[in-house]
Amino acid sequence: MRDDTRRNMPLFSMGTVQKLTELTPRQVRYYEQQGLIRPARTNGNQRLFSFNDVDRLLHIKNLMEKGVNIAGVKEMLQKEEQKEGVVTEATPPQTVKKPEISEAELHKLLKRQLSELSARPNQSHLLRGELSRFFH
DNA sequence: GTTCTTACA
DNA sequence: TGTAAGAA
Repeated sequence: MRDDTRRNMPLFSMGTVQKLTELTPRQVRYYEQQGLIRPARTNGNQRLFSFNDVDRLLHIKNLMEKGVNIAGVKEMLQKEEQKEGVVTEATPPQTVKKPEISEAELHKLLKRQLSELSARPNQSHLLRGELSRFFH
C-alpha cells in the first residue's frame, strides 16, 4: 500500500480530530466550509478525516496563531496543492515491503496511540508533521 | 453518547 | 466563534 494512500485514508471522527488538533468542532467545520479541508463522509453523514486532513488542520492552526487570516491560509494551502500536483507526476515507484495492515488493525493501532496521547492532557499538543510518526 | 445542520447572541 | 435546537 502506498504511503500516499495511507495518508488519505478516512479514519478519524470529529472527536478524535478535536483531541488531535485542539480545535473546536465549530472551527473544523468552518474551515471545511472555507474549502480548506474536504473530509470524507460515512453513510450516516459523519465526517471522517484522514492524516492529510489532520495535518492540514494543524497547519491551519499554526498559521492562524501567527495571525494569518483565512484568506491568507487559503493562499498558502493552494500553493502547496499545486506543488503536490507537480510532484505527484514524478513520484517514482516504491520498493516498500511494509507488511500489509488491514483497516481494522490500523484502527486498533491508532486508537491505542491516541489513548496514550489523551493520557497526558497537559503537554502541548501535536506539532505539524508529528503525525508522520504514526506511519513508522 | 456523538455528530450533523441551521440559526442566532 | 460559541452555543442551542432538533434530527440522525
